[in-house]
Amino acid sequence: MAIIVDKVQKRKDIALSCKNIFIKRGIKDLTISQIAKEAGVGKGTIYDYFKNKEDIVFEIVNIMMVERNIIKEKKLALLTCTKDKIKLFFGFFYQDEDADLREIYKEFISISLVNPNDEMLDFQTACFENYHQWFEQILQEGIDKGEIISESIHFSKGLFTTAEGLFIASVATRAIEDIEKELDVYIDTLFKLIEVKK
Amino acid sequence: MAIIVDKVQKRKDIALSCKNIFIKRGIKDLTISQIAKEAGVGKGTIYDYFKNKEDIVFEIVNIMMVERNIIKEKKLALLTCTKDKIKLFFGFFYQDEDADLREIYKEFISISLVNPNDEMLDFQTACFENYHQWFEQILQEGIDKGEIISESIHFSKGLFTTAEGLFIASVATRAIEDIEKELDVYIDTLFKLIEVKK
DNA sequence: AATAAATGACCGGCGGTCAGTCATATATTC
DNA sequence: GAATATATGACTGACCGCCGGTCATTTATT
Repeated sequence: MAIIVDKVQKRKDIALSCKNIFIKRGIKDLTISQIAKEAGVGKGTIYDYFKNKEDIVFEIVNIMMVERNIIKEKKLALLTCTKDKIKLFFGFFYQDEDADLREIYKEFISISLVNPNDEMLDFQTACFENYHQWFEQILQEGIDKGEIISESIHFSKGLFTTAEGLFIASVATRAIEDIEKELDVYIDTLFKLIEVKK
Repeated sequence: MAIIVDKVQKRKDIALSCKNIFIKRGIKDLTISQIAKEAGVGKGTIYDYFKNKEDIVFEIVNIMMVERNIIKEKKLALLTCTKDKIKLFFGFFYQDEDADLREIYKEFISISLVNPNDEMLDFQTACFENYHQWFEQILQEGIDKGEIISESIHFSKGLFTTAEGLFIASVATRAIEDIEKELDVYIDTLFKLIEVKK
């Protein structure tokens, strides 16, 4: 026969080996040749594993997002306070440990807005629904514990989209200086309304 | 000595004359040559009035956004109910009359996320602050009229970013089928909390 | 020998430039 | 004030360098 490589794994390997250069320079300033050189493969090889440059970003986001979700899920299990749980998620938008992912995520959103393909849409949908369920669960637990009122459950989508919108605004405008503070204000105001008065 | 054209006006004219083709085909599928042909000018002329393709999108958004704000501000003056005022704004994200602007706005956000230049940042910042003030005013009027509680004022930024985040999600995922309904749920839930109980 | 994997020269086409052309307002001449 | 010359901004498209993507060929493995 001949050599059989693990196509899935090699795709990941190539993506990871040029992860940092993508984060540093962004998709616009990178050529396929540079990416191939960085990954230590020929230019043609890139096209054996990826549809195009955007597809590489997709793979990087995919890997990093899955990795992050595992970490966050573990951290989530340690928390009991509803507000803290939500803030753990919101940390994505300002914490240092997520800075790299944010950078790539930004590129990915940019691509998704104008060149979405089916796989990207599926992935984004899965992410969205994952976070939605996550929030729903967090809120439901808070409701069951009597921490917050039952109507709070309707905010499960809103919480996610608020944070995402704020993130977009923080990147695309100069109007958001401190996204952590803004999110805190929002969540504190909201919690004053949904917390069960004792 | 020679003909002097109104550079500002001509920039607008070129932008407007290829507005529809941008909306229909998007920035990725258009070449400068095609754009120039559509606008009825030479390729070189495009570069006398625009930095690059992205800059044309910027001009189109700029024109359409200013136009829209004037219309909406007039409509706003006719409304008295706080909720209706907010919904008027949210209409941007689902109403047919704003469909074209949404299409271009999407392209613009995509550009802003990865290739922002100073003018774009300034513009986006101005838009954001404009809408922020708008919401602040709407909420303050509601508070002054005793319709909603005074803490509501803290949602002035959150309302905008929630809608923007939902819009991004509706474009980038399959998770949002009916953005109008989602926004209604959000706003109704919120209003149940901030409305002054009678 | 057979075959999967990897390669990089090559191609078409793009964004962006710039030397040259055109059109007209102004200056000059009578 | 008509005719002519001149200066200059507006406009153009052929051209250049470079990039994304392809594919005939080479390499590696069994």
